[in-house]
Amino acid sequence: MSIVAATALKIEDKVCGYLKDLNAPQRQAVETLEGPVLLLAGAGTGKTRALTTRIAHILMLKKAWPSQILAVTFTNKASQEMRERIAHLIGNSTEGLWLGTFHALGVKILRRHAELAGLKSNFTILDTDDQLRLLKQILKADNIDEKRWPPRLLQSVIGRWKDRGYFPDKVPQHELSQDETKLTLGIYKTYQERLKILNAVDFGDLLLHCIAIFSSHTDVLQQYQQQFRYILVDEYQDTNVAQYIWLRLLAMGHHNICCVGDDDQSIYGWRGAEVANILRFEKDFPGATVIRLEQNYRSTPEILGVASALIAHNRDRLGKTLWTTQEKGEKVSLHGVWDGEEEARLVGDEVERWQRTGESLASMAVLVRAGHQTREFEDRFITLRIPYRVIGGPKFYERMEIRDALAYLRLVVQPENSLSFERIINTPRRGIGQSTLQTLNHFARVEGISLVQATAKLLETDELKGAAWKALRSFLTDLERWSRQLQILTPAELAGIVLDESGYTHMWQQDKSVEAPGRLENLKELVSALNEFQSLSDFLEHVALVMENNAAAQQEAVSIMTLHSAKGLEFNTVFLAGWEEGIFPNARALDTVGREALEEERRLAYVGLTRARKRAYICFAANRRLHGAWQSSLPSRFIDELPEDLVEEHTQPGLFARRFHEEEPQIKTRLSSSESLFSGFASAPGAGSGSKAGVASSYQVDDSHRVNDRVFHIKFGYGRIVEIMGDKLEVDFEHSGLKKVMASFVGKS
DNA sequence: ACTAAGGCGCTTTTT
DNA sequence: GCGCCTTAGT
Repeated sequence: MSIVAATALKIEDKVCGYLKDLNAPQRQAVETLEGPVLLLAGAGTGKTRALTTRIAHILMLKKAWPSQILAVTFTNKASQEMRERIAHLIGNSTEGLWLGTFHALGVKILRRHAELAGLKSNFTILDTDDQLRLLKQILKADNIDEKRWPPRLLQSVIGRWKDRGYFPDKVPQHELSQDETKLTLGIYKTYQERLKILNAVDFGDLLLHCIAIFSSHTDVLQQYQQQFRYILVDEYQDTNVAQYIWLRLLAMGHHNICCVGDDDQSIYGWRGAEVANILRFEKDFPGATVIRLEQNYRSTPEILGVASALIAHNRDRLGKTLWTTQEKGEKVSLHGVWDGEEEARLVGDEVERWQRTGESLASMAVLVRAGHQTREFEDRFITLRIPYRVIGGPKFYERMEIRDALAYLRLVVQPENSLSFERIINTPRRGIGQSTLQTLNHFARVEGISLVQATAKLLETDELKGAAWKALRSFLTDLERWSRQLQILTPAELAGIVLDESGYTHMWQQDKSVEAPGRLENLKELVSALNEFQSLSDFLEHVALVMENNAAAQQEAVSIMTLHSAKGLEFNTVFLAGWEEGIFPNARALDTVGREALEEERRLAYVGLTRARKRAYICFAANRRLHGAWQSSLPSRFIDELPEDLVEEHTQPGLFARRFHEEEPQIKTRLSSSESLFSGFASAPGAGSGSKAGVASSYQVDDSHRVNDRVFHIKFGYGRIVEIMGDKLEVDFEHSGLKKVMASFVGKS
């Protein structure tokens, strides 16, 4: 004991710097090294600091070697940031540390034991595009109607099964009550078989194969259990069941698992995240220490007060009370406006106003519920010449030209990669159409060989006709030549040659569209990125998992993004737009039975609010054009949940008779006297411009609707008109069934 | 095999 | 209102 204390003291001399900077619970989180720890860290309470310091502390105390620490994050960005901060803390490189995303760490383990999963260790990782192509292939081969079995739906069902840790043989009976799900399971089985043949895995497989190996080969599991003396997990509220099982298996050795999370920021339920994982932690890991980080270093008391009041409407919370020592600041600013255009105008004006007072554009952000809402703000910012950037658009590696280029390179490295072959065999056009491809596919499947092999064999027969034969032969010759150059040339050189000789670069040079120059630019960027890699396969390995977002980071620009992509970020000024029933909370969430979906929306609102350091704006509009049609909307129920004393309302008088929303029976009666809702309609600013005439006309008997028209209602979603009764409609909604609604609340689809 | 026109559907995102 | 995907026509 005394020796331990002595060592600790000695080390303390060196490290006291980083411990001194922590508050009491943070320090407890860093120093409670033995046994399970749940760190409930509210927004802006310094959880990353606690986590990184904890790792540094373990290393400084020599409790473990870097290779004995497993630290898991969700995104590459997060793991990169952690790596940098740890390196900074310990003043040393973080080499050997098992720090990465679930998937990256899964790959690392799986490559070592691939054969136990029936794979070769050079297996490829499919992206969602490849997955979809593979599923379509299976449907076609089995003659299954794509209309009845939409590939995207299958993809998501299979994905959800994988999230919960089910390989085809593990899908529980109660999930298969209907014939439909049984057929889906059949497709799932075929899909897995095809993956094995292709020596490929999808993202879900990376963990599932690990789990399967751990379960059937206890020696392998034990090896890892012994190795990882300390396990740390970031964003634990976002883990799905598969990730949870994976973690639990690994943690059973030393039980030193530290999970950091915030149940109030769980916003990924729809992609399989289980808040239950964090709610259950103490049961799963008996003897767990629960530490709460509640001191917020980010926001004003007003912002925290509003956010806390809002999230208090959720049940099933572990419960935290955020507090701050910051001085009073501005109240949250609430703006009801006429329509979406005016909302954008307001935000634009406020951005300029704050800019004049010296705020940088980069410290401001517009947060919206869904991607399409960014458009109105972009338009406005362009008009005002305010630099902006939309975060979360299509990423570098998701662009068509990059995927095509990668498919070429993959094919050079692994000629058996049939999905890549299929992707680029007719890009650029080589006269290889559906029928030729079908012949090749059929032959390959019957023979159990790859498409390249099948092509080679068929070239020796008379199966292929003139043009196709020629094109395929020349393609195979090219491919062989490129493969031979693999050893001789650098990856960048080879990539340049492949893209040129295949005619791919030429194809875009010929292309007259506006995107073409940008695409060529991207291809150049890809080739130059290759310079940093020893071999092409190294690069492909890297790119499969760590395809970083190389968005040219403009310095001075307002950010526009969805609430989801805002998680983890912070800004001085935050504009929360579109707080209307049906938009936020979303129509789909309102449609879903049970309170879970709505509570996730509310958590999203909480995430949005807590991004703000100095001030937050909340905006809502009375009218909005959605899917091309104008419709009226009601203020979000979340607005009713804001504490009045911390909010300053700037809604134009008369625009909304009052903030309200009630259940639909009341809506119906109330709206039959629609004037009361928009008493200020005639004089409302912006009403003059003719583009909004559609709203005005909807107060009269609206003859624009026809029985059987497909319509969209902001609250009930999509449906078909059954009957028209003056200014009211009876609509059969896809999810909610028959409802009587006001014509003015319905948009044509 | 390619192109042009019509239909449909439409949250959120990472790996 | 828009983009994607399927289909029909040449």
